[in-house]
Amino acid sequence: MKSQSIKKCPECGGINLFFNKEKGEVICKDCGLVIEDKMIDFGQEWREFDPETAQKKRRTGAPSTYTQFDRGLGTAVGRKADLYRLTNKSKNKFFRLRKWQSRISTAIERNLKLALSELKRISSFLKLPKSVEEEAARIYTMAVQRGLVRGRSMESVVAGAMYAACRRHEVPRTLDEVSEASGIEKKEVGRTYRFITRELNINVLPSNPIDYIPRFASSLKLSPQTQSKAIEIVEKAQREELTSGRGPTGIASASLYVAALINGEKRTQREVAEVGGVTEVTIRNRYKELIKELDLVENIKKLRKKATR
DNA sequence: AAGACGAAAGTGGTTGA
DNA sequence: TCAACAACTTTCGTCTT
Repeated sequence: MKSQSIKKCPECGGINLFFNKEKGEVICKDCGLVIEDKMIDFGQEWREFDPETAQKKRRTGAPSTYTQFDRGLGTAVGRKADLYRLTNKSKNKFFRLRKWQSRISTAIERNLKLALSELKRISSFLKLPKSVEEEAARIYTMAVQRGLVRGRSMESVVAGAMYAACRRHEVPRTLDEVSEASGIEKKEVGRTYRFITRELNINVLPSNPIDYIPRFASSLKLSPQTQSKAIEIVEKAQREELTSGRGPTGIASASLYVAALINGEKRTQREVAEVGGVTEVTIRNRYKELIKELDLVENIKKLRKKATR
């Protein structure tokens, strides 16, 4: 379960901070800013209470990470300087090992290096937290090991992994956004995403409209009150089973539209549709269902009249 | 003039035979 | 593998503010 602190995001003033204990990050769900990302890099990963545990836990080196192609734990078969101690037999063995090492390197590792730099580019373009980037790297590495890249471009698999990682970490970016960041067509991203999640048996929860709300709300410059109103509406809609089978972005957008209306912070359907990555028509359809089922009709009408006066 | 609304036809993906 | 289907989009005309 996520725990939220009382602090505000220095970048956008958003209140939706997400604290990831494992990675020691504080992420703003509104703008994606990673506020405290350095805890691992500069600090220890453990706490020392007494000299005994300190002895056990202390080690050297950077934390193991998937965003380095070899998880930051690379080995290389030794250099020639060591050779003079070896017999002829072991010399042969040594050379064989060297040969294989370099073959493996060129095939898989070079690909990984390339892919990971691409992944980093996309991740920073989308302002994603480090933990999501790591996840994407992990997924991509698995995909490579299973030979799932064959017949697909490396870039599209990276994009698919990225999208999957976002979903799993509940910091969803839409297919459109991933598509824009990666330069891969939306269809293609979706296709590889489905493919790799199926092949790797990655269970991805159906994305929750609520996860989109803070981000949409902040790009529409809506107040926190409106934001929580929108969340309230989504929850209500979910209870009425209005949400199943519908695109989560449509629901999120429509709820925001209604919430903004109620709180007198009206945005046009156009604007909301824009940030939600859906069309006005979809907003209208969802919006119609929402006010019908959630007996908000009266409220809305009253508010309309008030607003015009 | 811009926004809201709704009808109709088209698109891409899922499902079930 | 194909057809039916639901959700969503595009486009366009009409009404409202």
